[in-house]
Order: sequence, then structure tokens, then C-alpha cells
Amino acid sequence: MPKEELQNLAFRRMLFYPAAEIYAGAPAGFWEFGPVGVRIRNNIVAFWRRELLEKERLFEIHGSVVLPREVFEASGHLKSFNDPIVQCTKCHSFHKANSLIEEKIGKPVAEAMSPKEMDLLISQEKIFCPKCKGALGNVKLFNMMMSLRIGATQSQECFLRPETCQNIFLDFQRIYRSGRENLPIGIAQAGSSFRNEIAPKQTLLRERELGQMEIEIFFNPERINEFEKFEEVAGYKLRLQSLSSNKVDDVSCKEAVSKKIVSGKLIAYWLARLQQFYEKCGIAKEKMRFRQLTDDEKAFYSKESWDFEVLLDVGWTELVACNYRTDYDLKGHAQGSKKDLSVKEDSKEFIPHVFELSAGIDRTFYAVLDQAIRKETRGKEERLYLDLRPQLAPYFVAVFPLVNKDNIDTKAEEVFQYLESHGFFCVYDEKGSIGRRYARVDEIGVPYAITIDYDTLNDDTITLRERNTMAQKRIKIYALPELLWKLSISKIRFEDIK
RNA sequence: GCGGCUGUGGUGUAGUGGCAGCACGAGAGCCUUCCAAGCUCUUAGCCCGGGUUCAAAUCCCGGCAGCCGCACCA
Repeated sequence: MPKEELQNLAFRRMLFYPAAEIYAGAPAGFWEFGPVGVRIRNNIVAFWRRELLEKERLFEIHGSVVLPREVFEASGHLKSFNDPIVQCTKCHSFHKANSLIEEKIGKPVAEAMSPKEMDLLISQEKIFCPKCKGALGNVKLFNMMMSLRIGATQSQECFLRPETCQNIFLDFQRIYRSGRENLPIGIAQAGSSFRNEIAPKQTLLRERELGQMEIEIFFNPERINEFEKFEEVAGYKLRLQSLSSNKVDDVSCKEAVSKKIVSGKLIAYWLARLQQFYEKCGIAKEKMRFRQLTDDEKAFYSKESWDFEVLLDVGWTELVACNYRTDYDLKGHAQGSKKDLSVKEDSKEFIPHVFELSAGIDRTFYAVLDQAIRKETRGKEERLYLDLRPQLAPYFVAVFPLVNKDNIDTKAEEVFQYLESHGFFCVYDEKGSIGRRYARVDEIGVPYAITIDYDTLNDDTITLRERNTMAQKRIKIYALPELLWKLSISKIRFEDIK
């Protein structure tokens, strides 16, 4: 579905819209989720929590977004995220200004050198673009991390975390010691990260405040293939585009391990679980792939990287980065904090390795919508609806009085309260024609609608309407809670009712 | 960040120097026994700041934002 359609729907139906939009000077890359959008977004995170954290018995934390400078010295972000950059005016490629100067003059450039001093050196030493020999523009400091000063006197330099996993590495030792679990253990977190993206674009796909839901699996590298639960997924086929194949192959987990396409059973298992999660979110298998990153593409700390990508209107889009981070992070923080972050298991002392599944919440949200939008022409009318899975829908059922008189509206209100009291998320609407009300809830993906009419007053039945097919069934009110519950967990299909 | 294009009610648009209009939506009312029906009324807008001009949505400058391309995305 064209992204204009999605954005139009988002703005019209309170899904998402720019942050501080009533102020003209608001910066790009920050988004608000409106009353409908936040419900869907929360459902995505809740579903991730249920499908991956609960079923896999992971630990979840909620960490601080503000972390001290020392954390990012140890993690390597200050070094690699903070650069004087110069752009070629001809071919527009970026270069690190200090490295260019160092190469030319053959000695290190002082860290404190200002961009103006570097500009001067570049013109004095006649330095040109190493790629195309074009003229270089002015040196600018690129700081991909957002910094802030803490304390009333602004005395402590801190940063907003550029990835949520750092909290997990910082908390690892405490959770390992108190958690009464041996390796492998998984720790997860959902929350915001912050990056000064150069060019935020495509709404939620490139943000400066980005929602992440990350899972870090800590394990003994010698036991990467000792993983009992692997048998559950051994026959399950991953959509892998490995470096050696360069096209998407359906490869069983067993085969991926035996042919050494992935580093071990533990990794294949988690790739499978992740792919299954996205299938349950309504993403078609043909439109997903794990693309293995080349050495140039992957982060320096990563031994093996798979980007989970989905084919959207805008092209293949990365939703999740899966990185084998080895012991890089714990080692770095052990050095930085001077704390021992090793574990003792099997009468050996070692630093655990980490495999991470770093998913973008907002990218997932966008992808779910992109894949769910349906447009149908029915006679003169165009029908637009969201084919959302019930778990992700903003409401599970809508309740409408057919007309607003003869006690039909009060009866509808009773049904609404009845379903609410049974734990269903309901939306009530009595304004406008019945068709218009159906259309409104179709557009935000509500899977079912209940209408109260004159027959209801006589026999306590209602009509239950399914969103996608618009088919209707006559149901007794007392039977609704159990029936809706069965529908919500796919225990019964709508067409099989009665 | 660079280059090109663009910015008018909630959404989509007309208006190219002289009273800011239309459609859809939304709200109130009437009507209404199942898929955006009808009638009446109402609501709401020129991205922000400066400049030119008797007069600026319109022309000029700057900013912000968006789209396309390039680049970037530890």
C-alpha cells in the first residue's frame, strides 16, 4: 500500500503525527502516537512480551534513558559516535576530518582541535576528497548521541542512550547473581533510544527518538550448540539470505546449523522465534528475510549479523538487527567500571557471549500497518480497512445501537458494560449512520462489531459482524464472552460459528 | 548534510498581487430497523519570521518541515 495512504490514515485517525506540530520550529524525527496509535503500539510491545519474553522465561528490565559518560566510553560510542566530519562538495561522500589530516601531515591531530582549525589545515595542506579529488566543504562536528548536563549546576555530563541494550549489560551481573538461573539467560527491555540522525525521514522509519525492544541472550560460547529447545524449531524454515547464497532460501534450522550458515543452535533457535513472532504479527512469510550483513555493513563488535527485513511499500526495510556481539560489551564495561563481570560455570571462569535481537518498535508498528491496509472498491464506495490481528487491534469489538431511541441505546450501553466487565477492549459509537460507524472502526482495524437492534429487546440476541468479510451472525448476549474469547485466541473461526 | 521540488480547514484540493472557495470529514438537530443515505444548521485553514507593495496565500530573503535523488545510518 502506498505510504501516502498510510500517512493519510495515520493523520486522520489519530495513529501518529509529528511531535510539537503546532510549533513551526519543531525538529524532525520525533513523533507522537495518538489515542488509537498508542493502543496498537502498546499491543505490539505486549505481544512481543508474551510471545518471546514470557514463553522463553526471559528477564525484563526497565532502565534509565540517561546514562553517564563513562558508560559510553566503555561501550565505544564516544569514540565512534562523535566525529569531526567533512563532506565532499562534488561526490557528497563523508570523511572523518581528523583522519584525512593525520594521513596528510603524518602525525596525530589534537583531540581538542576546533573545526575552524581543521578547515585551515585542510586548505593549507591542500587536502581533497580521497574518493573523487573534489573540494571538501567545512568541517562539522557530528555527534550522533544526544548529550545533557545533569544537576542544578549542570556539573555532570550524561547522554541519552543510543541503544537500550547498554542498561542490560550494566545490569547483567546483578540479575545473573540474583536470578537463580544458569546460562544461557536472556534479559530484555523495551523503551526509547535517541540518535541524532542526519536525515530523519519516512516518518517512523528513521526517527531521532526510536522505540526499541531488545533481547540479549547471555551464553557460554562453548555451549552454543548445547540447546535442548532447539528440537522445537529444528524443522522450521528460516528465510535466510546468507552472504554465500545472495538470494532468499527457505532453510530449516537444522540445516542452517549443520551447514554452518549460522554460528550455532542457539542462534538458529532465536532467529526462528523472531520470525515466528513476525508471522503472528501478520507479516507474510514471502515478504520477510534475514539478510546477512557483510563485514563492511556490520558493526565492528559483531561476529555475525542478520538484519530481519520486511518488504514494505518503500522497499526492504530493516525491522530487527540480530548481532552476535560476543563478549565485547561485558568486557568493555568490566574494564570501564573495574568490576568483574565474568561468571563461573562448569568450574571455568569466563565472560559470557551475547546474541542480541534488537527490534525497532516503531518500525514494527509501521510495518504492521503497511501490511494490514486493505483497499476495496464496492460499487461507488471505496472501502479502506486495517486487517490487523486481534492481538494488535486497538479495540477488540465495537458496540453500536442500530438507532438511538426506543431504549435501544440504553440496551447497547448495557452490552458495552457487560463486555468491558469481562475484560474485552470495546469501543462504543452511536453517532451517524450504522454504515458510517462500521467504516470508522474498519479503518482502525477493530475486528468485530456488535449491533443492538429491535430484536435484541425481544430475544437478547445481537448481530456480530466480522470486519474483513462484513458477514454477520446472530448471537445470544450471554454467549458473547466465551465466543469472543474463543475468537480472540483463534479457537474458533467466525465462519464456523453456530 | 548536499541538490531538485513542495508547504492553503482534520483530510484532499481551487485560488499566481485586490473579499480564501469547494469536496470529504467532524459537530448539533430532524429523519433513520444493518454497511460512508437524505435535509437543515454549524465548525475549521493560507508552516513560521522578516522584507517589497496602497495591498501578499500569491513576489523576495531567512528558518522549519515534507517528498525525490545522493550521502549517512557506530
